[in-house]
Amino acid sequence: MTQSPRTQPRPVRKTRAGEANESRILDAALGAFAERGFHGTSLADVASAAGLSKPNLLYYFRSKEALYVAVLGRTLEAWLDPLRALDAARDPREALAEYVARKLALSRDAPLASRLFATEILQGAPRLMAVLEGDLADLVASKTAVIRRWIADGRLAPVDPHHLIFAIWATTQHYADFAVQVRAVSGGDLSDPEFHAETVAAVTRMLLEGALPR
Amino acid sequence: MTQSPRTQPRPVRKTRAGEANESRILDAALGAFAERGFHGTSLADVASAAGLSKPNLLYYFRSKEALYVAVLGRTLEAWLDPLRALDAARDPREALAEYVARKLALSRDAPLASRLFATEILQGAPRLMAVLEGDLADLVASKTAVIRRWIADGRLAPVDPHHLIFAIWATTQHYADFAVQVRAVSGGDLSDPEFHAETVAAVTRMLLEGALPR
DNA sequence: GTCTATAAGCGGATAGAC
DNA sequence: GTCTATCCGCTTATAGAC
Repeated sequence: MTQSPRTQPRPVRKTRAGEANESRILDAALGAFAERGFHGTSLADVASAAGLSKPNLLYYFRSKEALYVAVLGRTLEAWLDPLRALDAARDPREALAEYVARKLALSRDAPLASRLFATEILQGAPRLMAVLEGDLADLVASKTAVIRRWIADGRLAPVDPHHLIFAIWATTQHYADFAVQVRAVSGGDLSDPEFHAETVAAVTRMLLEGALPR
Repeated sequence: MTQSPRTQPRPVRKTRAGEANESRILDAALGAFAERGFHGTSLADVASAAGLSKPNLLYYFRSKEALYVAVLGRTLEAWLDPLRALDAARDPREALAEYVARKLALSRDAPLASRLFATEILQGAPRLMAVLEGDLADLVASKTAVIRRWIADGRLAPVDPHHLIFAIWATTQHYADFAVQVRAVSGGDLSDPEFHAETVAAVTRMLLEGALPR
């Protein structure tokens, strides 16, 4: 499932130029929607950022809503990917550390996607509810089983699996979603390699070892 | 500083009825802005939710922007409060546990305020930047000193103070800001006392003790 | 203080030429 | 496929009576 369902048909792209346009539109739309939200973004913004006219944009996507859904759909897979990779067969310390590292890499490399999803979920996820209750819930259910197994084997402390996953999501996405606050308060930014490395180390350490002395 | 600066003067409230109206408007506006964002909210929405006409609303607040800033200002203190209460004199385990508990209580009792700030910061904090770089940065600086002292005394593991604070903010606010996702994935909601208690215990445990067996 | 009426402008979407 | 011109509804804000 690489595309979200579309309510209305839309021209199938045939030419190289058409595909390139569609891609440029989606990039421009991601930036606009992530920074100003659905209602704060006008089609004129997106069209000019993508370098074409408003009616031409609407030739590629039949409505603002359809464009928004397409942007969400395109970024969805990258969003779900790191959790899919959480590997039951590995040592929990390594597997969880790698999950944190992948999520933080995503916060650094795709902060706009993170903010887009954050905004959507903050507002009640009207267009993502089906995914949250479907694919995401299923995926999380399978991963909580992995965590429970680790706990049963004594390789992980008896932490609630759901809350562990929430804690990883929250701490890692924080650096993308609240980047301006992080910067205002600490001066750091994930785009700075040094700060990124410190963040990976600090977040991994806190989640795995905790803040109290051992 | 209980009010944010206002660019334009506005009628000073004199009567009981006037104050009550102003308060009802701010409540209605908080709900609307938190759920649909600044641009997704119309003054007609707010006016009808507050039980008065649109022009009458604009008698109390001279513009939509002024209303939005007033809502932000009114909720700001409650937002900063728990961190102010983080007490250097106490045992770090107890002080941090209480901070987590207070933040989670706020996520349960004032989720709309949490979502309002989250949306604002996500979009670059255009109207809060001064606070983030001023009061908040100062407050955080004083609290990182507390944490550093605890570490120097060997009462806390050598975690980076900024990242510890970010981790607490992220994990606690997650349950308000991403409540629909939490519910979709785990079925829980902070308004359920049992889930709230579990959450306090799980988050505190993870941050203090970590996920690995001790 | 509160209302009805209305001005003024923006933004999504379409018509239709090229 | 791409554009110019345009329609039309919605929204902020004001005028002015009560």
